[in-house]
Amino acid sequence: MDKQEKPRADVVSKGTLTHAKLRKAAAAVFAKRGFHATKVSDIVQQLGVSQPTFYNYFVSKEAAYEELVQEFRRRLQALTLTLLIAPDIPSAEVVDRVALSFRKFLDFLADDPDLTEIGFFQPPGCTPTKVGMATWIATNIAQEQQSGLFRDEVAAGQIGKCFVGMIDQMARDRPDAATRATLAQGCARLLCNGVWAKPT
Amino acid sequence: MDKQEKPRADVVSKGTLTHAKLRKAAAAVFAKRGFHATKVSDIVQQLGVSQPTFYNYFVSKEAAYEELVQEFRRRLQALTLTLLIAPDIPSAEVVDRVALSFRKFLDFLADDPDLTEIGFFQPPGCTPTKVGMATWIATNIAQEQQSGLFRDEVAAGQIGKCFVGMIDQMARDRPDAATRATLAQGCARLLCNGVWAKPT
Amino acid sequence: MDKQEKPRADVVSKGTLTHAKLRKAAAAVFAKRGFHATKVSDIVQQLGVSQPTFYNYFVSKEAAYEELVQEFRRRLQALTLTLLIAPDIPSAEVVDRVALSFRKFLDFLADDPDLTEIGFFQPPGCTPTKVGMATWIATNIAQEQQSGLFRDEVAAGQIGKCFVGMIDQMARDRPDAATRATLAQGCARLLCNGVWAKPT
Amino acid sequence: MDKQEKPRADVVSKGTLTHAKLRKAAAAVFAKRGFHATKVSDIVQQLGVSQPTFYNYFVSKEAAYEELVQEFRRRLQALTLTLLIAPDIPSAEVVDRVALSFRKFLDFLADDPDLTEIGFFQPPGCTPTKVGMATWIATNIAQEQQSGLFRDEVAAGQIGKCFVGMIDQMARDRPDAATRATLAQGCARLLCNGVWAKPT
DNA sequence: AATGAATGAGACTTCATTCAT
DNA sequence: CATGAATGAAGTCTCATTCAT
Repeated sequence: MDKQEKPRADVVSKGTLTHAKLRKAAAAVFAKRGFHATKVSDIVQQLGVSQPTFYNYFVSKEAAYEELVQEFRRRLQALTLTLLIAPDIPSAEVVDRVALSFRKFLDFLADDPDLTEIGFFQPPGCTPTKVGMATWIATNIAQEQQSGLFRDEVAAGQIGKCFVGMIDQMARDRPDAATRATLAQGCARLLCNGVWAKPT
Repeated sequence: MDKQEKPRADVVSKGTLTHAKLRKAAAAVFAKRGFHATKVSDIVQQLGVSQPTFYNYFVSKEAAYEELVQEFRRRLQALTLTLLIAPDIPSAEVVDRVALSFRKFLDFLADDPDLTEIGFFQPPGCTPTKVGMATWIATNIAQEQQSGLFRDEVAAGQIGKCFVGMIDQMARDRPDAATRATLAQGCARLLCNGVWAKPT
Repeated sequence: MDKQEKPRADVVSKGTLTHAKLRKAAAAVFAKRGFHATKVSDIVQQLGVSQPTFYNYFVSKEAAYEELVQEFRRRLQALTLTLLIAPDIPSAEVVDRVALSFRKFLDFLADDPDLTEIGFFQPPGCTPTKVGMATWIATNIAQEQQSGLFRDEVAAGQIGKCFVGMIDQMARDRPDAATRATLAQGCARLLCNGVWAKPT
Repeated sequence: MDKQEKPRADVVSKGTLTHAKLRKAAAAVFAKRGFHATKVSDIVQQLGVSQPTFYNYFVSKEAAYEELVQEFRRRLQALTLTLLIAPDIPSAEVVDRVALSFRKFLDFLADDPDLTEIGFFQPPGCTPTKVGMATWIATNIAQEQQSGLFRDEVAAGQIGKCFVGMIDQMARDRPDAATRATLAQGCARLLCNGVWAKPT
């Protein structure tokens, strides 16, 4: 049989594999220790490769960190863009739809905890990430205000920030899936209806 | 002879003064650079004193940082305890009263920016600070729910966290006094009434 | 079958070609940066070949350098041997003949600037090269002294060294051909007649 | 007795002493191995101090090297300026006077061999040093040509370079004092009278 | 109360070189 | 003949911390 002896195109090359593994290991250690306290030696030891190998794939420790942050932001933005609420949604479903948005964010942040830690919780990357996220959400909210779904008593920009702040606090202690659903409901109610027991 | 050989209580001794100056300098540098990126040499250079002097007043770089964090938390808790809303408040004033709470927090965070940066924004101290703050606020809210001021549809703990998250996002870009007042109003409306344009 | 399986002598094999290219590339980088500051990766990048290829042709970075130095010295010695001045030269032509020698050296050093840099200017190779060159020249001069062409007031060895020193300084800033001719004339006059305006 | 307990002004402080010792040790190792092959650890080991101590006194390895090169050049220039030949020198003494100049240079280069190695023989510092030296000497020679001491058949600049080249070659193998005197005589004769046995 | 001087420990990064293909 | 991938060994430099004065 003359089966191919050369690597096939659909098989990732060894280098690509190593790069991916290094990224994962780096994410784990960065997430656990933070950028400064992370040693390159920690990262490579997890894989059993040498330190120079790390520098074959990343130009520096900082570049590796940045690569992870960027990856996180890219994914986060992609998610946000899918969460605009259609203007013709039945009134009875609004709160649930908002809850769904909260839940999608919480699920996203729970999906890759290491990357979340690096891109969303740790400085110095976290601040720009949240600023961006607040902006993207505010864009959605502004449209939803224009479509009459939300009141415009509070500026869309501020609502976006509040949204992010709520997500931030909810996600911090890594709730499980069930808890995330509950929290999303609570946030949606708070955001939609407020908490004041207005006298009728 | 009644010569004073001991420092009198009402006269700050040279040491106490140096200690205070070092704390201030340390706060400035820690706030600007973060814990890891701050060098003890940076701190002492600001004052023109030597490095051993630093170690006369702090057992370590970490201890100095911790001292600042603790100071911040003490002040923050003291503030929170003053912000419980009386049960007999007239309904018309509730939103304003909540806005006042938000504003007090924002003003507090603006008062000593370096300490705020260290105790509220920078890891690793920021997380416990916010957990504590959320708890204290939740305690207030639980009482306010019991007094019938707020609905208990959403758990007090969660509302506390949302409150903290909102504060966090509002304070991040250091708004001036006027902006803080506006933001506080917006947050209060959002928290009390929500943003949904409910059909009547 | 008379198929050629071995490379024919009149066809440069691929390997020989690569070797030559590598030598040239190595010379360029060594000349520019010096031995220590030259990285093997720099050399191979110029050719677009891989680092192991370098080690197919040179046993080490040092060996490659040494090969170049030796090459330079071989050529230099060959030149020197051609420059003995015949004893029966007409007196009127002596200075010009000496100038010719200077010029031949300067032209030689200008011919392959990279190799010159490596073999003549850079340590550690430059010192033995010059010692050798001074010796070869001194041999010529000793004969020229014996033939009565030159006075023997100054030892041939010392004159040889002075000759080398003059060449060294003249060649250092890579004069063009015209300048080299002028410099050679000047050196010849200096060496033959001195510069002192002796009172008559 | 109340003899002083504080360091007196006329006693060099410990730091200054360490700095001086480090300079000497650095000069020794740099001279022996060259810049690139010299390890900071080699330098400090000679003194029995730690590596950080080195960095208390020099901003980098390179800065230390540069400091030594500058020191050498300063001294060399100072020497050169003293060697201009007075125009009214008796004709009989000219060659001896030129020999004296050669000898002063050779003695200078022999005085601190480590510094000489670094500033005069090793690249990359050696080239600028010699260029400077040639220029300073050429300035002297130009004046000596104007005063009629030397012919101006050969340009002062070129004579300066030849002078430097001769010195360079003479100094290279570290002649002892007696040899230096002899060599200086030889160089002076060569430079003043040339070596050609001109037919009368 | 304060400091000049020193250092232990260790981080990041580089580079010549090799192995398996 | 050529190379993608990997590494051992080392080097420069940093920084919190201490000792003796």
